[in-house]
Amino acid sequence: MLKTHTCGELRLENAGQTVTLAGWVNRRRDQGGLIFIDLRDRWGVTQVVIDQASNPDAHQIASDSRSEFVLQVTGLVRRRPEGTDNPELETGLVEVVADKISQLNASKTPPFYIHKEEKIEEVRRMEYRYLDLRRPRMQQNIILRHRTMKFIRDYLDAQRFIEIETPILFKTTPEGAREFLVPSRYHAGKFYALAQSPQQFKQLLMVSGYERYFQIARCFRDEDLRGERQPEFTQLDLEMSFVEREDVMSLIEALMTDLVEKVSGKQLLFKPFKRLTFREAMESYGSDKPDLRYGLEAIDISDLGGKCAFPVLVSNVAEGKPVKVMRVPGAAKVSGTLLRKQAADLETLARGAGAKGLAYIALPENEAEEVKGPAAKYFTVEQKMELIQRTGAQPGDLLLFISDTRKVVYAVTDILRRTLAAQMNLGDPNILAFCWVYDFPLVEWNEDEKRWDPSHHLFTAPVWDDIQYMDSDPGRMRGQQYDLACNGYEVAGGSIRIHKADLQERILKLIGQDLEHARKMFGHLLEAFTYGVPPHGGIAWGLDRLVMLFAGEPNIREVIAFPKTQTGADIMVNAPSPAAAKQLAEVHISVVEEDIEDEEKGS
RNA sequence: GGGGGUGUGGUGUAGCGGCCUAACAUAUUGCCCUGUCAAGGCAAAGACCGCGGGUUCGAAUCCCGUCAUCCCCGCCA
Repeated sequence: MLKTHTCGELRLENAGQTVTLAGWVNRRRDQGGLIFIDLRDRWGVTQVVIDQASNPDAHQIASDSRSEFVLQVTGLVRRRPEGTDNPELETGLVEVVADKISQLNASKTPPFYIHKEEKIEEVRRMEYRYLDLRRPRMQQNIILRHRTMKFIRDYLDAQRFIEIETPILFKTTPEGAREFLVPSRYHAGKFYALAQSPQQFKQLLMVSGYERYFQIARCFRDEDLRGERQPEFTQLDLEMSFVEREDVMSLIEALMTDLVEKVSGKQLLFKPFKRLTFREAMESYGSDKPDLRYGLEAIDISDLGGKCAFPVLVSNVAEGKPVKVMRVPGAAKVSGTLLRKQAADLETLARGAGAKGLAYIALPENEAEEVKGPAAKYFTVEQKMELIQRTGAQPGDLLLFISDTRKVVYAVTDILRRTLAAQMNLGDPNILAFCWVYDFPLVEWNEDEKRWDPSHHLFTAPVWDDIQYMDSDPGRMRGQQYDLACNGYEVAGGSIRIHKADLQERILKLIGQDLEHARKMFGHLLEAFTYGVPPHGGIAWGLDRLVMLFAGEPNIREVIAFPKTQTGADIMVNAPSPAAAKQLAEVHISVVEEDIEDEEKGS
């Protein structure tokens, strides 16, 4: 080894030892005859001091060294002189007096700071990702990701799970996300698809009797990207046999609780995790992945709405549309002009989500004053009292009225909650509010295609008692599905699967799959189901999102070592790139000329 | 597929029709400096303002197009 210690571990008790450190020049402070070098590796920073008078050779090398040079330093650890301690550094009580310095490598001036936290344009960071990853913040994120995965593996191993790899080169499936295609060289005109998830294989592993499988699996989806979505991402994929919904949920909850408490450094808001039915989540929060770190619930006041004098509300209620009110704490504690402007902004937002307007009542800070707002005059004093009582409103609060079709009410509730929470800074990033959402509808009516679509995926089992509605009222069937939401993100989702071929065929038929076609696509699975399948179920976590929340980062690129841009490009290696004609010929591909992008464009 | 933001020395920003011969900070280079740790002092170098076109007497600034990137909607079983 070229080092005896890391740059983060020397303490007072090491004083007197001769050590060898190796790392990067974090900073150099040249005072002429005396040079200080902060030597950095991923464990920390240690100050090296070089005295020209006592060691001219080392001084010369130190003098020639620049930021990010790679040095090896041998010297004596000593307590720093009185008054020169640096409490900012973990190693700040000691320093290494250089006896010998070797320049293991020089470095060009880096394109951005390694040692200083500063916003750098993401393009630049991606272009020099290997330098970006040298920055402490990124190193912490990557280490946190490793610790998360290590913890999961150890935990599941102790629970008698085994990790099994499944193919990445899979085949196209008709349902689901757009896939990346891989042409076959042996089979002209045929293609593999990169696996969107190990879903089918993990179910087959249950058929094979492994009972407890997991995998930290790379998945691929060729859909448009977002801050929380990458074309390749990582799932913790897990499947268990002979279980019911509750078994999977409690195992996952125990694992997640332990993981959060031992690895993330974050605080759990709910222990045990909150549980909401899909319907409850939508009614109160307008989302199936609500952020529960704050209130801002939509409270149903349809009965009051029907009785008040507000014509729109009255007619909405008559048409069976709900009336909801959302209490925004303290939002009315501003001047009348500002309040009107803010309310107008919120109304614009609501309109964007499909609403026709957004009425409000502002409760004055001084209780003697009249309530304000365009909706105020339509409610009697008793009705206002009732509103205040039901919402728990305080002086200075703002009450927003949301009324439309359920779909619109949900959308407006969601967007208002997200926007207000962001504006009012309600989401404490140190708190993780995990919440199970369950009892999703099994299928949803697709108006465009005039057919039923699975709301999770087509292997999800219906709640057994709901199978009776299969033919009469499919929309009434609930799926044995469970999602785990956290701080407004979906971090995991799973279900108990169908384990009988006949039921699977009925579902395929229901969702409009031509049975012959379905047999072609899923024949292997249906066939497997005839050889004794255990009841089984599982879950898949979005590991990137979870680590993102643990790290307190705003997007998953910050916790992925080599991520891609929003157009799926890797700026560092310059992928994707054209393929040579010979390569294309081998895989029986010809590229249509007009589709080729002009290589000269841009830079 | 659609909407929006951003693009100015290496980096981060300012400038938003003429005062721009483009400012500031930092980094870089040179010199000085033996207790610094955001080291300090002095000096120097460094930008055809993403690219192309247009409007104008005059464009970093306004308009159109284009490229890149970020955010959002659609999409993501």
